[in-house]
Amino acid sequence: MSKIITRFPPSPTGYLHIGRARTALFNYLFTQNKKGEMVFRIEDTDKERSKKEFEDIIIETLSWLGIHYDSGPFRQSERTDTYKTYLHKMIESGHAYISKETEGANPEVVRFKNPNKKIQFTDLIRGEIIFDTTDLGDFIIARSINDPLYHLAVVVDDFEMGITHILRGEDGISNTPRQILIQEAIGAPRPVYAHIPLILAPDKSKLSGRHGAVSTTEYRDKGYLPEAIVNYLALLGWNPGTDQEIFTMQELIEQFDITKVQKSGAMFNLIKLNWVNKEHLKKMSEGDFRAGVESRLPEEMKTREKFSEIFSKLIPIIKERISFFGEVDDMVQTGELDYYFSAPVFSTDESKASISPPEKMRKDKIVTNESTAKILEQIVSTISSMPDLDFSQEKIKEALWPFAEEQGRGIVLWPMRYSLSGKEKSPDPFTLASILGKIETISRLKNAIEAIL
RNA sequence: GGCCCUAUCGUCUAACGGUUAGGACGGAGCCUUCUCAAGGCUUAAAUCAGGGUUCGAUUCCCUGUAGGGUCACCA
Repeated sequence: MSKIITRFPPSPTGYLHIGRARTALFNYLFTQNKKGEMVFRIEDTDKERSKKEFEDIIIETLSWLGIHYDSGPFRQSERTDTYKTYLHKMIESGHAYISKETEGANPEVVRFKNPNKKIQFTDLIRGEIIFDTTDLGDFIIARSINDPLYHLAVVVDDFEMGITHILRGEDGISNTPRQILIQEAIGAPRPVYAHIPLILAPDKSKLSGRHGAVSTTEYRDKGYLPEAIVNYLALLGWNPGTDQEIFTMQELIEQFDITKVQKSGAMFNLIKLNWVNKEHLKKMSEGDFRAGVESRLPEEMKTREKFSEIFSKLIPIIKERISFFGEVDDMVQTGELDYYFSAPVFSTDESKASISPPEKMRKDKIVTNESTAKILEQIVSTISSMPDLDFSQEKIKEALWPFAEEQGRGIVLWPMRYSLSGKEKSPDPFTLASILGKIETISRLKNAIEAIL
């Protein structure tokens, strides 16, 4: 069996669309699984819309995703001589002809002499597909003898580059008969086709710009992990037939089977992507996770006193709260991290009142500012007697738990937590205290006592 | 509209022609130290419709319906 050669041929007219990223991924997985090679080709025959900067971004994005190619990039814009040769041959052999036009930009174009036959081909995913090419007419394959169009360029390149398998989006199905016709005209062997279903937007139409983030770089910028994007994209339209959902690239390569790819389109679901990303976050090394979070923090925060000490203790808390690094931005914006670095200020009556536990936690107890202050004083005295070196979440809990049980958990835990954080939602008070340290904890508790009296 | 593709829980999907139609995400409920998060347990939720073929259709065939793709001197 000869070597499998695939290709990924984007046109550099925009960022790498998430759907094209998946097509690239499927090509990569298929190729690696079969120990073949993948050709990377830039389809820039449209000089108007093609831009070098987009080419660079596409290359960079593929690399970020971990999708590697074995040869290229080849640019169609640099291969016009080759296309010209084929064009001449086709005209000589009667497979194409120069046609005078009354409409369009060019007065003379090259048209393909359509034999008007039925074309049947096998699709690895869909089975037999048959078209009557009569409907196509004598379609145009070049603007002029020097200026080839997509279909001609693709077929010539795929032939010359020895492409054996073409895996592309489902929107390429209707291009296939026309390309097969050209293949037959130039004597090229027919590659094996597999048309991958489209990625759908929530309204079930083809995913496009108006549906939000479609460029792969947007996900990178939001702090999604490339391995999670790859994992999620692979699952969109394919699965190994087992219950496994979290994969490394290597596992995907080993298990990928193009014939098990779904026939119907798959809706892009951000919620599930978030879950997949979180699963990959859990698998990250401590150091990598730390760096990922830190890159999202404002410089101002990093210059705070005892930043790295506190930040280190914050890592597990942040880890269980985010699905992707971009959510750290939200934590920063909503002030969810501020209270670790600076004490809450209880200046208004409202914030003072919030130190006392809410009604529903009081059970039958009457709670007043004075009684809450007493509770807080008791906490201060218990904590004060603890050895400095043992100020861990477990030890603090151990020391205070009997008191909390005795008084009613909410009666003790709420004011303690609120005094330390100034927030109605936060990690538990023992964790908070252990992060802040003994001195700061006592200081904040005393501050709260003062505020409510 | 022509041509082509497709059709299982809300979503992603599993099921040699024989299963109580399975899993995951999300939802709901409960539990787990006060709140939040995380975690655990439980639960609701689907074979587009109608005809065939068959002892037996999610599965095979036909029709309908619905959705999508494509119909450029774009790729």
